[in-house]
Amino acid sequence: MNIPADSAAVRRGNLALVLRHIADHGPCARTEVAAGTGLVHASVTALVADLVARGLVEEVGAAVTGARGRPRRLLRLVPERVRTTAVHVTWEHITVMTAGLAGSPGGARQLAHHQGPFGPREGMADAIAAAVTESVPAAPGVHHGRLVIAMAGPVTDARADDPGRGWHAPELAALVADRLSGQSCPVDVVNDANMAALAEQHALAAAGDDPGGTVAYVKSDAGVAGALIINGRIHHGSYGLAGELGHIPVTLDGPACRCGATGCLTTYISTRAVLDAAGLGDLAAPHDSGAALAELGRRLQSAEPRALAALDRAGRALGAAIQSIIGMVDAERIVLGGHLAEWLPWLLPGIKVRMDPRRAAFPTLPVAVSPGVFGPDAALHGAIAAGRARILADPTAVPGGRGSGGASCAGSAGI
Amino acid sequence: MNIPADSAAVRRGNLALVLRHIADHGPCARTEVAAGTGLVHASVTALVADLVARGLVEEVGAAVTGARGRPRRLLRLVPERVRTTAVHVTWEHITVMTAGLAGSPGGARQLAHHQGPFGPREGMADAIAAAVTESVPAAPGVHHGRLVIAMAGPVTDARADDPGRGWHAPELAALVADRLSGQSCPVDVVNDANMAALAEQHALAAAGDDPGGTVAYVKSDAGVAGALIINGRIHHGSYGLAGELGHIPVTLDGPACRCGATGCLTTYISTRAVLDAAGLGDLAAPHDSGAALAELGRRLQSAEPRALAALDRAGRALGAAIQSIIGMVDAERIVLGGHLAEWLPWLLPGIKVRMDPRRAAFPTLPVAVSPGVFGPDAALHGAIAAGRARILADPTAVPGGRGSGGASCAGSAGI
DNA sequence: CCCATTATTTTCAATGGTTGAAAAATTAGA
DNA sequence: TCTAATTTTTCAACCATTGAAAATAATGGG
Repeated sequence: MNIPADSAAVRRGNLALVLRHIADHGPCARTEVAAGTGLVHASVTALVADLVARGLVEEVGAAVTGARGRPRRLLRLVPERVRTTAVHVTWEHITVMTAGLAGSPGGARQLAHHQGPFGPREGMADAIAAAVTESVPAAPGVHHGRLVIAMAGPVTDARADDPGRGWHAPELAALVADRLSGQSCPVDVVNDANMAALAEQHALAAAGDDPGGTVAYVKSDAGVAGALIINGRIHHGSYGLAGELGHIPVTLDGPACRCGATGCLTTYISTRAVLDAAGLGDLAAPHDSGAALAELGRRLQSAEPRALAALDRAGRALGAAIQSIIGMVDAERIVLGGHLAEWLPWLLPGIKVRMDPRRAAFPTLPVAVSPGVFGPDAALHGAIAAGRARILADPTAVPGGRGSGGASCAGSAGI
Repeated sequence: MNIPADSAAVRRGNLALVLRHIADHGPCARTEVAAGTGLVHASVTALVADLVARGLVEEVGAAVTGARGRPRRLLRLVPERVRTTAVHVTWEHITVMTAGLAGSPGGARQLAHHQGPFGPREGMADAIAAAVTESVPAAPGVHHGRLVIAMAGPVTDARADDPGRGWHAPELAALVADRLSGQSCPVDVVNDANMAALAEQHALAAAGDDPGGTVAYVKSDAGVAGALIINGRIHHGSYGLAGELGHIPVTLDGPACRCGATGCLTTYISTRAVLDAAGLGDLAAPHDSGAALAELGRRLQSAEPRALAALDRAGRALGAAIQSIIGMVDAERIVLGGHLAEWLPWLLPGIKVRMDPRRAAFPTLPVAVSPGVFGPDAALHGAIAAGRARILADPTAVPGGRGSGGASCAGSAGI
């Protein structure tokens, strides 16, 4: 910590502690909150009163236990008090999704945009703001928690020496925030693969399948990307480029990559590389490989040798990359997204070629490779989860209690 | 955070804030501490009084500024109040080093031990405790801050399902703590490569060369190992094996490794692999390759082709590994330790073969590869730094103030 | 030599937070 | 109706930071 702590910080932390307990453990009484958090009954009373004043928590009625004593009054999260808006910007579409704090987002609205993949910042900000204002109506009593914008492509952080590639998060966030005059709220600009990884990690945790402290995510659809989650938080790296493992080398003398190097992972597991290896490169149009992918799926089902060989080749490269991930960051769970999730049955033999020898050396290390459960909407779900986590981590951002009432509306970038 | 915050936590955090400022910015007055930390003058007065009561800070006299006004009374860290002891356990030796808080450790005392590399825990604990009690005399008024034991080999954390390999940190820490009856203090058991990385990162920061948030360390001497430092802290991974990158694959079809896989980094950059490739494998005795290494150094100086080729081969593999590190965790600084530091001039061409194409794609990313400044004592210096950081992060562990006075003496493992 | 000025440090009441014990509330069972 | 049991609230106490005022200790000028 670099800033001094005071009683307000204590209050903030304990409010978050109580709110998270209520969110995680369903409707529960104050006593259970006290037992679960380590706080004393008196403190829980005061903290819950604060959360109720902010509209984040409400009493749902008395529990009918049949036991003696004063009945416990159950507390519940008010899901619709705070609304998180997620935006996914791909090369061709802007998709908007909103959700309350309940964790079950509604449907997504998709709009076409005509900005280039790295087009002018102002044009992109216009398009995003228009999509948001169109899709998210203002409602009374609803606090707009956060607008999380997931970009397909590198997102760099607040550095003076911009690498020139990718989106400058603070800049784009500020541009969009300016254009949301009516419903101003904090704006985050993040990478979509990071958000997809977050979604998958939350899904694993929600399913009771503890993903552990370090989770790696690899996906291949429009491009190859990945993300690293360490202790439940995304690892950004020095330039916000962590997890961009499309161009990690998996062999010393491999095919030439468009990036100039050789043997990049992209040259093995990208959609184009797999289609080419399967002899289906001709079927894929520049921006629509749907037909070719469908044909690949059919040939895999019918065990066509060339299709199988293409996925074996990809699997071996992916296995090497996974082995690097495990050795480097000691992840105990690798989640595959995009087409890799669909292809997993055919990739696994190739992956095992790499992983089994290591497993023989460290027999009891339970590293699991699993397919992601989300489809193309993974990034949206992850962005919703990120916004929700922000509110749960600092309830004082919602007005109504004694503390500060949601003032900061500037764009920020750190999730 | 999972435990509630109270006024004691506020006090702890602000004490650490003040102490760190005094430690980092040399002798300075209370006003400067207030300006640097964001605390108010009144708070600084109270906090400094607490630190003085604990013996961690003292007034060094008035500053002779010649300016008008009440003269500032300079505060200084008391270096000898807290003593950190570091132990490095290699396959053959136990080395002990102690240091105060000043940052300039004294000489190291080395003892031979006759435990196997993964010998019985009790025997190793006996040897370590004996070395410590022999090397570190008790002194009045000196608080033993922490005993940090850096083990050459994998160190696993508190998990029920022990992988069987490596040292179980809590167990060994408890065993050693039990044997230090006279001078009980908290014991940490950590991996030596992690500590070496920490030492190098501290050295870079101390030299004014900001290493950034993510630093990777790779070394090769008795074995190939590495470490990852994220935001100044060691990344352990799910099983405490992060950074063990001796067995990450750098190519799809490489030489067979003793671990059972093929193409591991070890098969390219280990001391034995380099000596073999240079045609010097016969000179190396099983446990002493000193003569062979000296001969390799001579041949490199005289540009003997086979020696140069061996290091080019190693450099290319190392470049691929570095490229993987950069792509995966986005480190902006790679530090090479062990023999790699000595060999760097001859490794660099091979490394550049891998890194330059990527640099062409991301021209302004300033990723630096640099040799470590520490020799074999790197782990000891890092362990000292880790112990020092612990005290600076929680001064209430030192008795004397109002808060708790250094009670917990059990073994722990998390650095 | 004395006094105004200036800058640092300390003191002190006020505020806000958690805590522990006691009191109040509310129901089941005798 | 009364007692026991359990949850919730109230209240005095304590501790930490804060802001303003007071104390401290030098310099520079008359």
